[in-house]
Amino acid sequence: MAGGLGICICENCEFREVIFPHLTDEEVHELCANKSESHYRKGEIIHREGEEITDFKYLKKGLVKVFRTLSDGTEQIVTITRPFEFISNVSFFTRNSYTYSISVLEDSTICHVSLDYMRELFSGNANLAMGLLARVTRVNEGIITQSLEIRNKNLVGRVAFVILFFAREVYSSKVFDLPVSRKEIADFISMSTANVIRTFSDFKREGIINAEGKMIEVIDMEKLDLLAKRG
Amino acid sequence: MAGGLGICICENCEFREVIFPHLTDEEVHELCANKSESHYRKGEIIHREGEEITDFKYLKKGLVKVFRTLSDGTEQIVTITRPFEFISNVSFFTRNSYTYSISVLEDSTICHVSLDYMRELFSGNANLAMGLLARVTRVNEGIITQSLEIRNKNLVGRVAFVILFFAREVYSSKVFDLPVSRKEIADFISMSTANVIRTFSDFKREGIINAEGKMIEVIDMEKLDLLAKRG
DNA sequence: CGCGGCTTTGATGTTCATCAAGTAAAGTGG
DNA sequence: CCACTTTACTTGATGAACATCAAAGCCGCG
Repeated sequence: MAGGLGICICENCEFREVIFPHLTDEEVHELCANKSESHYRKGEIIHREGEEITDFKYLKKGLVKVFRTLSDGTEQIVTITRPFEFISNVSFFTRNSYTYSISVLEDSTICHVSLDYMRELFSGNANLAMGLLARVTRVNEGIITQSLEIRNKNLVGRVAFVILFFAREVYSSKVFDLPVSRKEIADFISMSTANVIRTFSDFKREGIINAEGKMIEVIDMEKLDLLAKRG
Repeated sequence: MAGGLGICICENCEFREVIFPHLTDEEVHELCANKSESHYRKGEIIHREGEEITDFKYLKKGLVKVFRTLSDGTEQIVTITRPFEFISNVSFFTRNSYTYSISVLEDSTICHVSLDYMRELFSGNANLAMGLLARVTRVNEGIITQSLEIRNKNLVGRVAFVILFFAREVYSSKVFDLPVSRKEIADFISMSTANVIRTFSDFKREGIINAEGKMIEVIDMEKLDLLAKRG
């Protein structure tokens, strides 16, 4: 990770409206003095579960995975998060240590503000707190529904779901490079790596997708949709 | 459902500290004038997914299940909620309609306050908003972790998990009456009804539990724990 | 008392994890 | 830059786990 400089350009930050819609220019200026920005590279760990929460963090650019490590050492992926979302969302304000670990899937930029300052900021601004409440709730609701969806599908449906997740929600494109390994997909949908790979091969053989290493191309979106809904 | 009278006794309500720890006596008095209390019987539906959110609701007494109905008409249980929690928690402040349905497992008392009044209350009280934020986050975090736990276990582990859930978190007793049918347990842990029943029978045969209809008695807690962790 | 829904158990086939063995790709040190 | 090591990927074969179907008993309710 490369250190943050904290240059105060938040007034013009394109994410200001998304994250802090209720702050005045003056308040944003003050916030800026207390924030810093960090860059992380693919593979780096932002924080581990159990570590003390010191900062409010949100993802400005990139892609990260939220995961937890099970007692047998394997990883379970909670969700994959795109920009504009807090990445400490699940634990924020509730605990003093993170519930889940976060690692970087694509080079990312994180903005962070000390928790103490955030608390102070919130104490004087109910609108800000309510806005955050709404956002946190929505993020959590998304994670819950995603988990229920996954639980409800069989192997084929889960793999179709993941491909559609990347094509629609992450990349908005039929062609994209997978930011995760086959094993990570398995960790995400709670299936074995071998069977995830087998299903990719099946989809390829049936002309539903094209796949060369990390490159994925969705050929038959309708079929994939059907498989995701059926399974 | 039996209608609410709204008698103003909130000042002495044993749940005041739990739900509204940051309100003064005066504020609670005003809140009271805007709240009402409803009683629901086992089997009644408090609200259905898709219905407009009009009230902030929390569970004062009883037991409810949060669920969603899938496209094929079957139910998937999101979680089972005990008193002191908001029951509209997942959707609150985010959407104008409920994401999940809620029905009553044991005769329940719900306190509800109009959403408009709640919003007003929050606008002027950042501490209240922050307190709610913390609570909502914690509830959601619990649901997420629960779902991940379930996904991670096999049939035996999931059934053991559910029995322990009721014994420890709901009833704090080794002997209790199941508030749900075998089918509902299946809907909760995403397994078939027949296999849930079969597993109950296995546990009974192995002397891990005793089960007569709805009555469940945990005999070997350690064994059950082991099965829940293994699977 | 009869109907429908819940419960139970057995039998059967499908789905899935696991093991194994081999190939490809990607990092590592000389 | 190449040899080496490790990690990711791929496919087949096998057995375990699970859903589904079917039949029968049970219970509550109109």
